[in-house]
Amino acid sequence: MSGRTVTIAQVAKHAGVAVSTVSYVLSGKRTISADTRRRVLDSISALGYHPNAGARALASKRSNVIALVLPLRAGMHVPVLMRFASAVVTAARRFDHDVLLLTADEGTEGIRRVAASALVDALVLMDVELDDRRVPLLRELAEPSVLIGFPAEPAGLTCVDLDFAAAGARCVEHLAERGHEEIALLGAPSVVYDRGTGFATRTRDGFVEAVGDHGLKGVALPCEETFDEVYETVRDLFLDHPGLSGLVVHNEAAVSHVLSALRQLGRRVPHDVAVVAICPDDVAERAGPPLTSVLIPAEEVGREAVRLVMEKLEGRTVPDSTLLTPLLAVRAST
Amino acid sequence: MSGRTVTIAQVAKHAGVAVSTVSYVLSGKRTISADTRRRVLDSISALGYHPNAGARALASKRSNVIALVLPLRAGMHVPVLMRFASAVVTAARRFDHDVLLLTADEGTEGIRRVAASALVDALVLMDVELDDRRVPLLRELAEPSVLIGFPAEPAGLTCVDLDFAAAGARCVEHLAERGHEEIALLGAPSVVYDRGTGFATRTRDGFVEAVGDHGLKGVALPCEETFDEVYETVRDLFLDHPGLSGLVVHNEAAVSHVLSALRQLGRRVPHDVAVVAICPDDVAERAGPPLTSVLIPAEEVGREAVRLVMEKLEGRTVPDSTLLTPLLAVRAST
DNA sequence: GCCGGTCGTCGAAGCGCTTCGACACTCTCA
DNA sequence: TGAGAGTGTCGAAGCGCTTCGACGACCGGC
Repeated sequence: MSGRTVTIAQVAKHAGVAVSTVSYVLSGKRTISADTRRRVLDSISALGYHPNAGARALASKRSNVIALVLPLRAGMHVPVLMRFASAVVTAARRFDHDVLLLTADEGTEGIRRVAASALVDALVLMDVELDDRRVPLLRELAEPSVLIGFPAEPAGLTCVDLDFAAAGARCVEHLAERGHEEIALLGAPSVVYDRGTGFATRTRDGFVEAVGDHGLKGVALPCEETFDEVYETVRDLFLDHPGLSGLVVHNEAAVSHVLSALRQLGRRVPHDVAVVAICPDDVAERAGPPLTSVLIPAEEVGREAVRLVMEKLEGRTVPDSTLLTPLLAVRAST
Repeated sequence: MSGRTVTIAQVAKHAGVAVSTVSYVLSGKRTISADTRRRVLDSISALGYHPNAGARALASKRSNVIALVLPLRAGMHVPVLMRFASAVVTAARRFDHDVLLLTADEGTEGIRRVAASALVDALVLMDVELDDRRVPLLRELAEPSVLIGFPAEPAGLTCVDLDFAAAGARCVEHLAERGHEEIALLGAPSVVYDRGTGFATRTRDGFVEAVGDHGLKGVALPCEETFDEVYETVRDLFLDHPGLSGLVVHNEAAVSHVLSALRQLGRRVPHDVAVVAICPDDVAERAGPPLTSVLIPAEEVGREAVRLVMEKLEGRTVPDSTLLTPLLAVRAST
């Protein structure tokens, strides 16, 4: 089709118009007659023209690329991350943007680099910690950014996340409706709480508050991720709380271990103990038995983050904080 | 530090040299006196200069970005993917390149777009299928590419992967050494075999051949990923093969279900049945009991893919096929 | 003391695109 | 009928960088 890289000049020549006319056809920034437009578009597809990204970025000061900063760190819910990433890429494409992948271990320097070099127009950061080194940098950057998750001091930033407090509360509410009076939350590994990652803490707080509101007895524990540790945690839990009949699990890696442990301890789900998970749908569905769960709406969060960052790129103001309402899907475990 | 975007001209002025001199200091393509170099570098850091990526790409015809094409499709081993992605990003940075993330569901059009627009210099594709639509496109592209995985017809392409046939064989060998005479392979869900994904098939072939070589009895089955299906598969397996004492599991999502099923069937690991997994280390370590496993060397594969693609960018020729030797780590399950 | 050969630096010509101002038309309405 | 207001298109000026050819300055060898 092409003899190595077609330029806008060749398109213009082929269509018998000026270079600028082709550019305006593509951008729609000036009115072009229907006839001219058609000729130009025909030439574009006849020649197989694709605008050179570098030239476009240089002239327009827009690269049409956004950065996605992922944690890729121990203790993370990796499959969830992947879904976020996927959602962000898909959503970005709808706004005609591509996604540059940065790992957090490049640290703030990577962010500064891609921003200062105009490689990206905007940033989306995932797995933000309560006290995140990247946050001060974002404030001083000219490029708009959106965080997935909440730092301790979110003023002046744009943050999106599942409303984890509501998710914790929703699980409690569900168990209360089912008549359970003594329940427990098995959460993230303790290192995640120590690091001050928001979502774990917020789920716990929501859980604890809802337990009070419903007049239940409840306990919240961190939960490691090896089978043996999970087994011990679950065993001890029932030793300490013999009346326990409901369990909320907010730890994707531990979910199947918890179920195995219950089986081994001779506690049937849902007959002896009801289990609600906060995890991606596919994990809940694959479990035995399939789990009632609050799904983590990765796609929705990713899409929303991109929408917000695009709004900001357009210069519009957006809400500082967007919390997505948790949805509970009832399955065989409660 | 800066009053909005520093250009090379400002650096040149600050250092009292020509623009081209600054460029040569940065690229090292011409000799520069130590003294001049120092002054230029000082000015660069004093002004906080970062070269504009678009301008650089336009002038040099190199964007210093490589595309990473991920599957993000049902039935994939997502955490493994993430490690590949992470490894690719880290390795690319060492070559001073960034990584643009493409999802396979954009299809060939996305690949064509980023290549034709010179957004990327090269491509790394993951999870290549035996009959992959993207492969013909890669052959006609001017940009170099490397595949992680093997298509049916790899001639003229550069492919990297774990040697899954050897991995399957290695597991058999290990079980044979331990004195097991009748063993089974639980593999990927049948949809993965149907799709013709190479790694599943190659593991199975390696397994089957090694079973013959060692004079064992062996059977290879696909394995779905819900607990109930896994349970049935495992139960029926032992009904059909009462003498079975060794199991190879090549399905990350099913690993913990298999162990639960064995527990429920009253078969102790490793006493009654030995289990070897082909999966990432952390999954094997977290299982109960920790599993002897052939690890999937995601980091190494990713690093190697990047190294190869950089070699090709430099115009050097590289081997068509790179197979990484599997390593078996013995843990408590055999 | 002159010639050829580095060495270190400079100026200028692009790279392919967007965008601004200009200009030739065609309408509209006083 | 002519001023004013659009329309549709063009040419040219950059955007910030790399790279090519040129050119002094300095070197050693004869």
